[in-house]
Amino acid sequence: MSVPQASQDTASLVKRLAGPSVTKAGLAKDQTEINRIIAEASKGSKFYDNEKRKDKDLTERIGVILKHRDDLLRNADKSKIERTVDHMLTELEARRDLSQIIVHVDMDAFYANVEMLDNPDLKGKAFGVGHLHGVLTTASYEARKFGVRSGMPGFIAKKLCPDLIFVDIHFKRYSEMSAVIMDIFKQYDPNMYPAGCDEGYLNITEYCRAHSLSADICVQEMRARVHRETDLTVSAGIAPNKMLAKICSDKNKPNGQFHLPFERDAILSFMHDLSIRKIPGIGRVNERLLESIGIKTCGDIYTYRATVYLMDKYFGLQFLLRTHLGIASNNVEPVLREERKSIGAERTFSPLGDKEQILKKLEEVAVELENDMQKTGWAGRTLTLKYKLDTYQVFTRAKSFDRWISKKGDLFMNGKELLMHEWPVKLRLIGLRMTKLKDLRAAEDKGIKRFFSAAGPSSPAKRQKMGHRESMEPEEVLDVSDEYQEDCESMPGYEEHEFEEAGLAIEIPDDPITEPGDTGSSRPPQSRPSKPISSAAKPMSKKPTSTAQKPRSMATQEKDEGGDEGEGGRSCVCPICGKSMETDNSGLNAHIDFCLSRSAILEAQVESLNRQKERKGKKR
DNA sequence: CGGATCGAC
DNA sequence: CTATGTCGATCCG
Repeated sequence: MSVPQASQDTASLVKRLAGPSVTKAGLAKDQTEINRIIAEASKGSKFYDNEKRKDKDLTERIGVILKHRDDLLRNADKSKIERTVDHMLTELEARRDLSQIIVHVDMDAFYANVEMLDNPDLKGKAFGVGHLHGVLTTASYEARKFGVRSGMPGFIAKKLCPDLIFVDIHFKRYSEMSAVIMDIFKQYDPNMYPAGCDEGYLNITEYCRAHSLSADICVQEMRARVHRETDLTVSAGIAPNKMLAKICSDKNKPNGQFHLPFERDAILSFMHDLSIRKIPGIGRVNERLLESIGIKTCGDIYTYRATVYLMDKYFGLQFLLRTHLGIASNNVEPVLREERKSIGAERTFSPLGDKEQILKKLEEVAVELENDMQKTGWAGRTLTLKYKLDTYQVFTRAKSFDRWISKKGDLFMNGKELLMHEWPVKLRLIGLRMTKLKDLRAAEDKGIKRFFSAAGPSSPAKRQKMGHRESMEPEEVLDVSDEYQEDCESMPGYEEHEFEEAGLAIEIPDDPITEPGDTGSSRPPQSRPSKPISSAAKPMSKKPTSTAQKPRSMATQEKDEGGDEGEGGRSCVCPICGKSMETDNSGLNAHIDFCLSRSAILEAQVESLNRQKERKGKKR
């Protein structure tokens, strides 16, 4: 039975309004009082209304999930399930790896402390980096005592802390500092993984061995060096995997370090009382979803293991079991340039309804994106328009091309086309993003032929990245062969050619379950909303872009179908799977829809399979 | 694939 | 008055 009391609803809303980073380190005196002030300042705004709507949707989602849970539990043999889960836990436990020393380093209030370096008058003051009318990127520790947080709008922060000082952002300065500290970290692990400009993961196993150092001394030394060379402080967590190290770096923040014993029992008791919200990947939404089935701490995962087992598709059984045991990946390596997936730009402005003005914003964004792509050497094949209504609802619309795009004109024209399908709209944000990228800088090696020439496995030069076609002269990028264009436009399964090109066999298993056992198999929970779109969505645009959803060949087919066709059943052939059937128009359409989604899913699986192969090939 | 959601910094 | 920007992952149809 759910408890949909009004008081509970507003409680979750008030918490939501407090922002996503309330869990972070900060000496909040009285969080409920802070939350009250925030809710008070928010009331009546469009932002507030939107948050209220999202909160309501989530509450409904939870209702559906709980009902599903009750149904499942009624018919389940709980003890049997628990035995099964216990067995899984034993297997996970048997593969626990405590051999690697992983460190998560995290600069303390990075932007704020850099600003303090450059303006010592700020020392001891409550200040935020950002504008009164924008959003704060960082808050000094003095400001955090008032409940001021990163990501908080300036005017709310001002309400919480009336004497708050607003300091301008100097991103270039932070980047320079970032480079300095990263260089220091790299001396302890040349293969470190920088996660943003103020933190990173290191595997110091080898360094400690080579220098006969304990992990504690090594990390102390490293932190002292950062402090000596930059005057900035850094906190660190030492643990056998990335998840634990990350949680530990928060323990003695600021300017401290925490070493979790590399022993099973110590790790289990550490996890037992740990709030589920501390787990990387679990944010506000999943915290609420898990709380609804009784899970607040990682210890609760075991208590409710039967429920978690039954609700696997909502929460991810493997992920939660591993989390309960404190098991996670200990693989530390940098993200390679060629692994980049997207590049984009977006801008917020005071709400606009005028077409000319909005198009001007779109053009600015297009210019920004062009410059960015030019500077970093990328072109892309799919353009996604993102827009946020003045109600704060966000939508995306995408369009793919048969060539690589990067020029302002292409970005703007196609962005405009996507936007005009939605007209009229009143917007507060507009953005463009390119995906399906091509790395223009990987075009070094000559002597490589065009796609369709029967090339062997492509250049072994760069560390294998087979999903992308390598090496074309930049000039060639926009001049794509005719065969290829045809393929892209008319064949639903055209991607297969890419894979053949790369020398990969296409094998889709009958039962394509993602292979467990491998250490990377688990994922944070990712539950689906029960309702895709809220009822009061957007003020009715023209069409829901019906034909644009499907490949052109499909649209054509549909048209042909609709044209001359009686209602009675007759023999027809599905254009997707080739199956023939006796059905009427709507029956065929239903089958086509099924087939389309099925082929989309298969495509996704091919891509994912492809990615797996890439990963295997990449491992040194 | 396109669209929506969630999460991290 | 006033609520970011950029990216990756995942799920669904």
